[in-house]
Amino acid sequence: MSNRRDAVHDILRHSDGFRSAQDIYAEMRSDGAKIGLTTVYRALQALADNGKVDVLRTDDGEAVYRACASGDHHHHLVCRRCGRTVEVAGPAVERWAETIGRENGFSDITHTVEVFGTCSSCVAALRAG
Amino acid sequence: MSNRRDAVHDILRHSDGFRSAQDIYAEMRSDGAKIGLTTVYRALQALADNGKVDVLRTDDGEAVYRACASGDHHHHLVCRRCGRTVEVAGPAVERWAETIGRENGFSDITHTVEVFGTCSSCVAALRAG
DNA sequence: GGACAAAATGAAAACCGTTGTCAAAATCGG
DNA sequence: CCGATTTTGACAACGGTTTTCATTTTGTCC
Repeated sequence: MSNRRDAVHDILRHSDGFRSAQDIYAEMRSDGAKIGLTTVYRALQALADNGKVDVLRTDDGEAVYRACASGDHHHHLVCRRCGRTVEVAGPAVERWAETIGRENGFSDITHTVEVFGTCSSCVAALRAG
Repeated sequence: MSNRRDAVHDILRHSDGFRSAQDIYAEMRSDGAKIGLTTVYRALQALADNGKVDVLRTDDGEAVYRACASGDHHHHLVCRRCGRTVEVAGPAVERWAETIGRENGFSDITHTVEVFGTCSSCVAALRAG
């Protein structure tokens, strides 16, 4: 229904890693799009609610978004330098979380797992740099 | 050296789960302590820098702190209702993260893992309603 | 003790990402 | 077309955190 929402979604689909709302807004504006920051936030919220994009928080509390290929439960391997992100599955981790929870008498167990590293191109760039 | 820093550290050591800066500040004030919010923030920052407390971000971006028993690398099983937290080790997860990273050509691998659930007392409380 | 330098403190302002407000504009239904 | 509903976006408000800066406390050397 919403043209703007799709535009925001498009930006994310063409992006490799996680992007912030302000970041997306800046790109759209510099591309000549007429959109307000509020609308970007609303679009991202809606997309996140519908499970169309994944959200996570950076260390400094900023929310960042990514359109993930898989709708299923998965985790991320994120390059801490360029932001490039790979979706990874971890059945072993899922089981581990479940077990740890039960062993301690917890129910309704969920978990967050993110892996960070420096990707090979960034290692090369750093070596050259 | 700093009396205030120790006071903040004490609050955390007597707390079960993760606490926010404002939360700690409120408790100290209601206990009659003469301390400013700024100082609480500075104390927490210093404690985090020295590895005396663990920090993580809530879903809404607030920073929360906890004085952990173990200085070694560990993760947390947190009750999403009462905040009670258990420190858990996960050698399998450490290895998994490392492997996933290497397989994708990433180096310098780190990770964040948190497990959430509802603890047994909270399940009981909810049942009693 | 006293004096001076360095560090710690806290009230208030600044910051920054995010959310709410509300009137104007676009879209929908009939 | 016309009124009703939804979407939009400029702007203000919000809340957690950080900075500023003047004051107080602490440490040190005599």
